[in-house]
Amino acid sequence: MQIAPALLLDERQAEIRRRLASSDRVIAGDLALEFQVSEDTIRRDLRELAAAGQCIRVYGGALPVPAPDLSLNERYGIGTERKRHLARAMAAFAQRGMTIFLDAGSTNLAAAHMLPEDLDLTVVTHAPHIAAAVLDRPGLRLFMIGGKVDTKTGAATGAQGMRELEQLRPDIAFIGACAVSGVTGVTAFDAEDAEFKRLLTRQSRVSLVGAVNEKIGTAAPYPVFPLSAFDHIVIEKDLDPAKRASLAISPPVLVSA
Amino acid sequence: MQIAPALLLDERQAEIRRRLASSDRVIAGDLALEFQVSEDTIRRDLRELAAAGQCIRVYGGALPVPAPDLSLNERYGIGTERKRHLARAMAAFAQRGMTIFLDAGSTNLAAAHMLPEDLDLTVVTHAPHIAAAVLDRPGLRLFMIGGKVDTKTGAATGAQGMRELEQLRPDIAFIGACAVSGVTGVTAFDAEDAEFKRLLTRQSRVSLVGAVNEKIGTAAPYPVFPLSAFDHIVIEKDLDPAKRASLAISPPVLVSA
DNA sequence: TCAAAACGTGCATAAACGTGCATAAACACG
DNA sequence: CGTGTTTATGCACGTTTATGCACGTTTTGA
Repeated sequence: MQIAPALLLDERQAEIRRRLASSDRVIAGDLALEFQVSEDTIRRDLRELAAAGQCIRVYGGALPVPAPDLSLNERYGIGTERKRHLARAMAAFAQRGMTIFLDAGSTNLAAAHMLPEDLDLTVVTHAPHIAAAVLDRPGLRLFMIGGKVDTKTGAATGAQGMRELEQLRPDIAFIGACAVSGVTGVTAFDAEDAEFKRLLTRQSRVSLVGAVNEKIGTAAPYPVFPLSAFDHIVIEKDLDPAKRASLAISPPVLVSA
Repeated sequence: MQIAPALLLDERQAEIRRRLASSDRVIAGDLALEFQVSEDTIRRDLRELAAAGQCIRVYGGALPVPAPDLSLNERYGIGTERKRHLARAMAAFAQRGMTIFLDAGSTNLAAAHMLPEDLDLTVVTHAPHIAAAVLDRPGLRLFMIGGKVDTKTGAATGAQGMRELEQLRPDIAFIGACAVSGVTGVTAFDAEDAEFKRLLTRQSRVSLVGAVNEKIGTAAPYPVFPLSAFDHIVIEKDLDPAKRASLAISPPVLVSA
């Protein structure tokens, strides 16, 4: 071990994150050489960053997480079979006449396709992709929250959107979780987005978080609320038992078929 | 093996995918030369991409997957070739730094796809379908007008939308015309929609109406403004001369290529 | 029909990888 | 201060992965 490790662990990881943001890739060997540490250490760093969703691990180094690349799955809207199952379980919470807020995210986009059209529902959203999907369902009423739309989250999370949300009290909100963990609770990749989700949770009579397996046990930089703050957590049936236990959840958990 | 592999595997495959999207084929030998790897490696890449349905393997290289079927195209508003031409002519009005309002309608949806991404443009719209299209264009900023979304028009034309529009002064507005005639001017199928278009025309520094041939010489129940109220009318080149004369237009007419 | 080009497969190799373990610094507590 | 614990790191080991090469097969086009 070096007597003077030029950079502390967090500094090193922060620097790696910075490089991933500016350049297109990072190579393990180069970083090891530059930071004067072994490649093992760099690999550990990259593994941790990847686990936190901060980069994508590839052979030889790591790539930045493709930020706005969600458009492909969203474009075809339907989502995976698993996501549809989860969305169906979430949609089962809809009752006649309700006003339902759909937060941004691919899971909620799938939910937009699953909401029944014969229950006189009103859907509120601040995400154009979801609004467009709702418009294609003739039986649903749509109310759009406006404002500056953030490209990363694909939703109007700014001041105007928050102001408009304050005028509403949805019967139920489907909160989109970027990451879910028993320790950190629900977390988001964007500060404004996290703040919006907090307000949304407070404004709604009932709050519901749906999360596919991949999101369980992961964390993102910006905390929304601990799990206990939500009324329902909907997860997939075949979630790893260890992970499921790790949630240590107080709110009721619904397991999708 | 190279001591310094210029590109990581994933980058290489991503680049191949990019080329398949822009050009209409890739050649194994060329790629090998360019990426400084053996043809075997390229062939392996192409095989993997083909297995993932990302390309079609052919002798000598690979082809992009055939264009998604028509229903998808319509869904995402690529529109017909003619409509794209018209939209391109409209998009040519965009200048660096402008704020552009896109009214609802399929022609403006096509315009959303045609706006250049390198001009620092801000797009404002009250139509979720158009907003979703703009979100898929990384170079465009998006501002969403909210409110109750009317199912028929697919846009927020109500009181709240109007109120939000009053706070804006777009540099140029692309007005969607349901029908255009020299006698009745621009007309719409919906009263609220017509009122919104009137306000939009007044609020904008420059107003532009684009209309495909089918709409010329027709009328809808609710008048917006006579043609003289608009700054530009964009029509197709091959419009019937009689119809074109019938417009008796005062504003400049641009004919799309 | 025939030769050249492209192809697939099996194999070899070196780089990159993960895991388990050892060490030493940092820390937490009494 | 001492002692046990945690943490970050490096090293050794076996495994996996990406790649190039050799060799036989298939496709293409003249």
